[in-house]
Amino acid sequence: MSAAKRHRGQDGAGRASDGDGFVRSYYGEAGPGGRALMDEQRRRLPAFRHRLQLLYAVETHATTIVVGEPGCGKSTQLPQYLHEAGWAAAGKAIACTQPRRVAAAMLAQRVADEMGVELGTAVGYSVRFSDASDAQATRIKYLTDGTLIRECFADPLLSAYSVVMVDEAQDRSIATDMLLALLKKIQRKRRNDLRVVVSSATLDAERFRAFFGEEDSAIVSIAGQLHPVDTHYLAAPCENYLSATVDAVARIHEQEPPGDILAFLPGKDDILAAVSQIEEMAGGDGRLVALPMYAGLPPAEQKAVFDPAARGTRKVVFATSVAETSVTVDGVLYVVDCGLVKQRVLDLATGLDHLVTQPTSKSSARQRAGRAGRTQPGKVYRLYTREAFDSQLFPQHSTPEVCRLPLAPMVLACKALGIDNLVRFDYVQPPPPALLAHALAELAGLGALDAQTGALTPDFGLYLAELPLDPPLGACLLNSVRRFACAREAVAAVAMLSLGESPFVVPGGKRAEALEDRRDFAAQEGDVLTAVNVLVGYQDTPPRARAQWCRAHYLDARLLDQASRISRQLEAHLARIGYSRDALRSSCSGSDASRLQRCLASGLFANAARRDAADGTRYRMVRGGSVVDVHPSSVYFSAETRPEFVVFATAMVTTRAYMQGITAIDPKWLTELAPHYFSVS
DNA sequence: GAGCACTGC
Repeated sequence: MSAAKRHRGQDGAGRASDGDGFVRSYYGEAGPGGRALMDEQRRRLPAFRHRLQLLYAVETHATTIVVGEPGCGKSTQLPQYLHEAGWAAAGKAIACTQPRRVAAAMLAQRVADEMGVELGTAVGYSVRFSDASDAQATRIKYLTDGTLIRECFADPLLSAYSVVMVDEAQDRSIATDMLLALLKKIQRKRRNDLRVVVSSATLDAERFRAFFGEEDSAIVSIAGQLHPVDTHYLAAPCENYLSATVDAVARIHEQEPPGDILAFLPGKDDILAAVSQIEEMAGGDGRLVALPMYAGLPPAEQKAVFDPAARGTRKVVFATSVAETSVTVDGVLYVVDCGLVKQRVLDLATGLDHLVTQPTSKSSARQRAGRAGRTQPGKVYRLYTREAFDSQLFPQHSTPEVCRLPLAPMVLACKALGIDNLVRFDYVQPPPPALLAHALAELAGLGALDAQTGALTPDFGLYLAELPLDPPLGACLLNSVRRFACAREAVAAVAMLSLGESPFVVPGGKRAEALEDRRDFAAQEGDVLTAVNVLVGYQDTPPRARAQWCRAHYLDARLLDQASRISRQLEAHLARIGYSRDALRSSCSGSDASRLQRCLASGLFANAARRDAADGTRYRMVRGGSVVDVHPSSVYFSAETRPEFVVFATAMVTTRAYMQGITAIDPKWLTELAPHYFSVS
């Protein structure tokens, strides 16, 4: 074994930190016979037939766009072809980015197996909290696109790489789009030797080619491995997509040959309703087993969808759009697609995020249909009419994230990389100017940008860009060190808030006990101080006893472990910025909780709300006046009295505008902390 | 009075 530093932690805790355990060898310890079998399998992949064509395109063009369906082998084979052709000689490496961490780790493991090397040596990966790569030894490196953007901070020309392959570019996440734009800029400015490979689903190829320039790019299509999928439409629009979905599933079960069913629904509520309706309908004869699948489902329950159905039974999985790309259920022969998806969209008028249910794109519908043809010819039942699908009701592509989400994190990262003019930046697709303006105003309000020049403030904005946090939370953290002497609590607070979900679990049947236990942690100052109490309690418990401690207190151990890791990573960042040890140890524990509250208000002031005078339960935003309600997960939901003024971490409009991560504040602080934002009245 | 699509540094 070489001296490669395998699986080293990045969080400064001095121990291996890739405790996720999501990397497993596909082939185990392959003997010589195993290698031969693997080579044979490699040659059977559709990508192999295009090997020379791909290498020629990369040789002769700055950018190659590779189009291929899932399973064609592009993600595992192309980096190996490039490696075999010598692109990783001369000390350079080949990078392959993925939108998701698990995919990066799994692909690296698979390619390491195929090449017969140990993961973390010639083949490695690097994602948040888990770095199994070696600066000297690693020749093929899988990363998340966010990680590669971070690498640009230290190495703006990505001089460590000869080729960067951006996989799953059709994802059109902010990170993917931003990375593509950066790569083009790097190529044009200073590195005409850098090769870019963009790997995409069919329909987007021309957009990427247009972006990189017709003359400098080539498209290579890899014919797919998918089987034909027979598409059925409704003759007339359905009244109710939920009952139509359940009916379609029941009819398939009665009339069609054996084979599992995957049914797409927009959200958790629909999914749970569908599961219970099928259970009632099936009458417990066990011949049709219904399972839920959505991202928020606990991992143990998620695993159930991967178990093959027992003999003589058929499995139906009701899933959100996670099952479109992130999660693959094997053995599906029938897909039922209601044609709807939930998407987050920022409403610029109120500044609130909305979760809207809307028709899928045509690309998504095709992607969903393809899930039925992975192992043999399948069928898809679309619960809308052919005419509707052909109409503009179903857009060609989904709206990319840069056109619908808050852009402050992207703007901050661009500024840190020296891209000053975000309006004229060469985007894959330009965001609406108002969305950009909103982000610039937010960052200026936090003090990250100079309000006049728009430049990153050297002693604040630059640090904010370094932190792996949303800008308002990053601002809380920096201010805790610089102004409020409560770094310890602020680290815990922002780590818990950046989880984005409540650590409290409510087990069915023990609801009352769980809610009662929650009171032990509840702080009258609100959800964030409550979350701090929880994380401190977790960290004060010896590691060996933590699982039991979490069970006893109805807490999600996985989330708290995650928060612990985030807090260690944040401490490492703060130390690197150069804050003194004493400043990082500062605490308001036991003395003055209001320091932490003020600190939170210093980053979240734009999310200030006041209890409505007429309706004593609801709130209104201090700026703008939008009505916001206390989310049922908040400690204030069941409280007898609610504070008059609060700041919240997030608000999402679903059936109502619900705020989460609420902290009581004194209104005086708002004008003190953000005089530019609030006028005194 | 009653609930969040999906990612990532």
